[in-house]
Amino acid sequence: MKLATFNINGVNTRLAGLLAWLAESRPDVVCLQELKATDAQFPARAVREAGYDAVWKGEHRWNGVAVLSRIGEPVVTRRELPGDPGDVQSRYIEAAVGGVLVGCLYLPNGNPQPGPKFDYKLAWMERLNAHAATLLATGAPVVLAGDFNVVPTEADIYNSRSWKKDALLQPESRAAFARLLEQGWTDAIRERFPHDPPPWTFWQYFRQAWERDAGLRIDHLLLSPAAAARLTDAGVDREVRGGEKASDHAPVWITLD
DNA sequence: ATGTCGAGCAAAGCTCGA
Repeated sequence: MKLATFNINGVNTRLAGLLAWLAESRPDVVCLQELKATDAQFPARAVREAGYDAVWKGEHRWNGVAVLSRIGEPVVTRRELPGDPGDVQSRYIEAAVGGVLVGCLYLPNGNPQPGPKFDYKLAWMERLNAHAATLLATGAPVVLAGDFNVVPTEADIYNSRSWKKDALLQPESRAAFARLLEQGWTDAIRERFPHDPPPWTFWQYFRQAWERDAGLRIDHLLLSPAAAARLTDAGVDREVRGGEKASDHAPVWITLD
């Protein structure tokens, strides 16, 4: 099974690129983030014509997540992260597909920092960690995939100098992500690429970041032990970032035996 | 401090979020 995560940054704006990548890469399961579309605006027909069933949770203008599958309909198990009934942002959807439980997440960016957006990010991470622990406890093969908006270590960015105050690099963000990994999750890209630098997954639009290969690693696939035992490969489809009207993220994928 | 991108609102350029 090939499972990918891709922050598409506007599913309708980037639909042509998404369809081209699906045809080229042929992932079995895809987690999308930043749909920037309401439920009604999700391009269900185009996705279906590309051979994929889909479940999604949209939102007006911002956020939005989806799980696509060409190996059978995803069976939704959750449409929100537990722990805050007042949280109306569409950042989490979870579905069972192909014998794997897939949590598709778009973790809050948290900028500017400090401030309420950063507080929301840290609170969201606490909720994620609490829910992740319950998923691990099932013993099932689970994949948490998405845009975590966390640069886990200094090795996961081209140069942190101009990013020191960014929410993606703060000690609190990194500590929360480290605590998640310590539960027993395997960072698939790090497992496959143990030497520095790892492949980047995001290049901001500013200051010719792509042309300079000034990238960050913030899109992650975390595997429960039962899933990690089946990991055979992982990679980043970085050429997608160089396409026309590209998202600022590239797709990241794993294959499971 | 700055930079880029795209959508919404509403009729052009500002605002927001990233």
